[in-house]
Amino acid sequence: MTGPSETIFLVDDDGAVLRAVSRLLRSAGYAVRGYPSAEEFMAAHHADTPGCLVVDIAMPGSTGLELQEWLFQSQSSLPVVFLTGCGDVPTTVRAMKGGAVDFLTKPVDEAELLGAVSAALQRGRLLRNKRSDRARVQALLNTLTAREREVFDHLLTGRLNKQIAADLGTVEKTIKVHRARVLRKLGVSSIAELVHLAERAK
Amino acid sequence: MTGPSETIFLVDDDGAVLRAVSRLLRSAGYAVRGYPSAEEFMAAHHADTPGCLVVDIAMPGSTGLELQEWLFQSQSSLPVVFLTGCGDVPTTVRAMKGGAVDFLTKPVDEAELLGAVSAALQRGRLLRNKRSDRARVQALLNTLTAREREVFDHLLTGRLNKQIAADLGTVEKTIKVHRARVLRKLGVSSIAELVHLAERAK
DNA sequence: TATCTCATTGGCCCAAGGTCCAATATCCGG
DNA sequence: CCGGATATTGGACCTTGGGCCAATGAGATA
Repeated sequence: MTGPSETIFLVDDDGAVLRAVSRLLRSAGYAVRGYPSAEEFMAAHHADTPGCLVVDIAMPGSTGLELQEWLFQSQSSLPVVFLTGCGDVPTTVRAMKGGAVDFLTKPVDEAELLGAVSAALQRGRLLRNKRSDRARVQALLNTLTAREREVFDHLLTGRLNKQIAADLGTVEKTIKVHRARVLRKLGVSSIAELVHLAERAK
Repeated sequence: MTGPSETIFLVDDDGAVLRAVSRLLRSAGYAVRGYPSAEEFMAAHHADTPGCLVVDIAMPGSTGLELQEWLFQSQSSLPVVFLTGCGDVPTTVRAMKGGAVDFLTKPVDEAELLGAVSAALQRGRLLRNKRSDRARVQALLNTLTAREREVFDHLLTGRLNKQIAADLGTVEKTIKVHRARVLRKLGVSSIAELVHLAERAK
């Protein structure tokens, strides 16, 4: 169920919490890495790392919310579970609006934490799958020349070669050639597949 | 900006709050209807009503969370803003996970409430637009006979008439006729448009 | 029973797409 | 200046799709 190198990143300024939660998650079979501050985590994090983040809200230096915002800006795909001792309603709302998977309060129920982590990992998998699929399609589209890309766009709207030729100020025969190249480069053999491919790109 | 009959539904067991918030929203130009209990609101509500719901969490009878769950079960498109005096973190998390637009605490800042209501109304508009569009497409698809629907599905995957005929155990000519009927019934003139139409249905 | 819908099939013709061939012109980097 | 990539165009040939007319058979319904 767990991916090859999924890691739970744990950020908490309280060393005792860090050790306790870390031990709990490890005993559940997860790979865990702990950080005593948001800064140290940020220095080590890369955007496409598989796993999830479990983070305290109130910390010296960057807070959990700031870390969440930083992940968003970094286009990271790492889902966030908040774990805090002193949560208030406005903070909870901000965290959840910001896309947090869950917002738990200490002392945390063991099953609750494991459930949240499991959900976060699952969400991360889906997100990474979607992203990598999209990246593959984008890479394919980037192999098209500018002209082929124009033809591609017209094909998506269902226009005939003749019409595309008129739009682009050339003749049908030329479009026919571009069309064939577009289909071959993108590895599809019908307009239906072409449209489905385009859907995956956005 | 505000739709023709958008209404803000206000549910709070405290008559004073009901009157005060109601006056505030009305003075901002909104149409408001107040209910002293979730039950009375539920009795009057229909799933496609345009507007949004502003509801207290703690009430005698059904609570705000129960009302939110009821709206979900009813497939209502009404976005929810919670407004409460005694919110705790777990409740906030449940509400936000349940799709709430916002979760505000009394005494509420006027601008905050107006902002949340505006966001909720906007979300409701998008949701209703999406739903009605989907319903239109579904209605179109329902005009297809069972056989036409089969051909439709195969067309979406980009198969040739000849191949579809083999799959369905008939000859190409028959598929050709079905294909033409499908395109005409759905009001499209190309496979690309057909695929786009199908995308809108789900 | 008569009518209607639906699925089926045929023929015919034309339009459009797919695939070979080859050729010319431009532009860009080595 | 030359080779490579790109855009362009032409021809020939075959396949596929679209429209039109006509017809049959099954099943449901009035």
